[in-house]
Amino acid sequence: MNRHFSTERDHPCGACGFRATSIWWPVTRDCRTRLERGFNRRQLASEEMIYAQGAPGDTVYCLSRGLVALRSMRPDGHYSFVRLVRPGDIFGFRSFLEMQPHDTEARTLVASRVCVVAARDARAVVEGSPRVMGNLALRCAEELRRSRQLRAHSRRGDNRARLLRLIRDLSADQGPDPDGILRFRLPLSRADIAAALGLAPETVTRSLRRLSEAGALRISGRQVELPAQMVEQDA
Amino acid sequence: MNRHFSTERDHPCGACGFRATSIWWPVTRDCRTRLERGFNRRQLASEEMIYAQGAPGDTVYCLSRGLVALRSMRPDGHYSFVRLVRPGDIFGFRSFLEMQPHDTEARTLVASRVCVVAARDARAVVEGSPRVMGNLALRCAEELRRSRQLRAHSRRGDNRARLLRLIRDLSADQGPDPDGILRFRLPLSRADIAAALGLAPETVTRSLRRLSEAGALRISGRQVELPAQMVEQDA
DNA sequence: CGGCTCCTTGAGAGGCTTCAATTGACGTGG
DNA sequence: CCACGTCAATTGAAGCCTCTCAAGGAGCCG
Repeated sequence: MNRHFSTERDHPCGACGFRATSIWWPVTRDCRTRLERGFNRRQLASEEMIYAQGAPGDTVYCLSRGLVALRSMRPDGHYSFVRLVRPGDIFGFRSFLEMQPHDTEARTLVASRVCVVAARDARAVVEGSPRVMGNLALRCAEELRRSRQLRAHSRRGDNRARLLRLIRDLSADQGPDPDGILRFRLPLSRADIAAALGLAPETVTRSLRRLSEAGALRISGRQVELPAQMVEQDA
Repeated sequence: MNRHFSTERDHPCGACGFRATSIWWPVTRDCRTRLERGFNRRQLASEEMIYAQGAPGDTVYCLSRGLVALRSMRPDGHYSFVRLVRPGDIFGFRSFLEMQPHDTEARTLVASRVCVVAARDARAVVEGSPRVMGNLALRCAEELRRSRQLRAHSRRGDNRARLLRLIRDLSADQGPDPDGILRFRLPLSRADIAAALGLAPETVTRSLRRLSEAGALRISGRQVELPAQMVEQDA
């Protein structure tokens, strides 16, 4: 068994833009080989299902481009919006760590590209390269912090502010502003926004109209115009 | 360096009741020695501070008896209730993993006993015994799942039901029922309950009164009487 | 007993939800 | 080309819930 760690040049993530922050590093040469064979880059269209709720957790995913929504269905028919996955994020790992079926479903919001690692390979890599588990734990801890923050913010403070923050958040990945106004297409439906904020869709509509009347943004359908100074002020 | 793993007989957690689910296992003999030297069992009174928000994250804690509250203060003076730590749980680990100061404060709710491991020792153990990191990641993943569940439940469904569930949850550790009614002392103040549920303390009082009128429980101050059949029905 | 903290109760106001109906966009089929 | 179904988004009305502000108990300790 070759226990030498791979050098930067033969990083298992290859030319992926997020190799610098990859969790698959450093790994032994053996693991690198295994990963390169196991890696599977998939190009996905919009609204495509990556895994369903209840599906076996036999893969770890890394989003390299696009946007993915993690949603959790509930028996009463309602669903809650669990998490927005951005490029560079990994997902499906909770299920991998707990060795349980996915309790969320993952679906692309826009055309996306994901790297897929089979849990079998991931487990082998973790065995051979312990620091990978440390990376995974770190990601998990960060996600936990984020989840707690969301929970803390979910009640206090008015929903209008939270809504605006969410929209700004969604704009962060989009290109910069041409003439001082940031224009982009909202990747979430009103129902998604409502679920993410814990509101009713109608309330989202009404809140958006109030924000619009207050001059905080202009929105028509999914087309958003966000004044640039509004983006900076809350950094 | 002795790479042999310790046997069950010389478990680093000694006679602790939670050794069977300890994250410090399996470890090499060296690590075991280090842990046994590093372990520090502390007996704490009620309402005692374990660490403050902003304190350096230089320790990992394991609660072996009692109850601990993790709270997060906010600039506006309000605080939110982040998590309830039960016997067998570990805490302070997020800060350990991220190598960041604690962003919550930990305080005992009742007389408690905690095991303290210095981050320095914990890091050494993780180096020598990779599976410990796996255990830690697993705990983190479980905590993440719990946090998400709380978030999903935090809006939908009325608060009365959530309040009752919280109270039942708090009773779970207490002894069984003598005559069909479960009596115990509530470890949380109204303000804590309110923060945990994202409500105002007044609303908690009113909701409790309504629950009381509906016959779901009897409560006077912190003394609770919970009909036993109510405990079983929602399992 | 005063002072303290926690809990309770009251009243008014505002926000959110639900139900229900309407509008608009889009694709299908006559 | 237009009617139609479907789906998302919007609007309106009524009602409940919770919030805030404020004042009044209850228990505890010096």
